[in-house]
Amino acid sequence: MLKLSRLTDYAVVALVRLSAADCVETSPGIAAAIGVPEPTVAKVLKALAGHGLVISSRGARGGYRLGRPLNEIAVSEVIMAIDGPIALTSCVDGASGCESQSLCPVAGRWDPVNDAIRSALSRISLADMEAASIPTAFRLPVVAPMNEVV
Amino acid sequence: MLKLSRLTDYAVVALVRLSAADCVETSPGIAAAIGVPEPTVAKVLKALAGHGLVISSRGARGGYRLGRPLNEIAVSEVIMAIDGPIALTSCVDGASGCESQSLCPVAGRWDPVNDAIRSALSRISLADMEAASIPTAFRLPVVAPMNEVV
DNA sequence: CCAATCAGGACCGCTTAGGTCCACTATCGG
DNA sequence: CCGATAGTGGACCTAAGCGGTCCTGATTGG
Repeated sequence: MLKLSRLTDYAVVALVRLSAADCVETSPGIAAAIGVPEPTVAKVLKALAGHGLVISSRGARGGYRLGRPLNEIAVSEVIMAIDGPIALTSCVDGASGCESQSLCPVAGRWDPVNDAIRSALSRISLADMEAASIPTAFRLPVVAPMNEVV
Repeated sequence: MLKLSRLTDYAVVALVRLSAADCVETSPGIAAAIGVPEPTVAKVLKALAGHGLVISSRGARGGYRLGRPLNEIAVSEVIMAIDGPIALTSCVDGASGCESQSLCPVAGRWDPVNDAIRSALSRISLADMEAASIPTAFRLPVVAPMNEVV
């Protein structure tokens, strides 16, 4: 249904939480704070750390802290850290895996769609999500090149 | 991974195909043309017909034809017809289903993200996808409000 | 009346995400 | 120097959703 994984949602919550308490916090601590099972949170934080979105400190008194301010973290980055690359169809990543390549008249044509989504997502930061007031400035100009639906 | 279903891909292919031969075509015919098993194509076409993207004629000599020209069909419409509403998180549709509602600092904050995606997708028509030449005009201005990644 | 064709279900197997657990390593504090 | 604490990396299992198939109507043209 074109929906992203729940893990990504957790990631956003964790990051926002980490921003609120701007100091080192342990994964059990974060888990308790956001009401998500600890092992799951740990997995999410690992992924985020791997992409530099959070900085990890090992050993006793270790934990995680934010890699950079919320307003410098794009939603797209979080999604890619957790869910992997943003590509709507398997045609894109798998490339020549599509057996009906010859018949398929739109082979590779999803690219513009992917780009549009990537672009849209990279223009929204976690700070925007935190601040309920929607970045109306970010809402696309709405040129409506066709009879808008949605 | 933020990817849409293969069925949606089939739908696009079928619609483009249906546009090429602009006359009534049967589902077995389309299936053969695009190299996809017939029952699956039938299912897709049913969904499309339900949303008015294709017009169906029953009985002998019946079949499907395009509901309106390709350039008036937004990708978002096809996705919604096949995959259901575009909502990134279950928080959005399920609404109050989120148990950690009180703890969740970003409850409902995915809305702007959803809107951005919906908007981006509704601005790309099937005609755009057909015409390989990407509607660069549609590519968002790329203002890069933050350190772009993606 | 018969054949062709869509409509709308029920059904099923497979993939994969979500979640859990374990052994390992690194660091701090005493 | 030793042990407690915390992240790292991996294997693993379960359950839900998707992709795919099939069957029984309803409808229309010849």
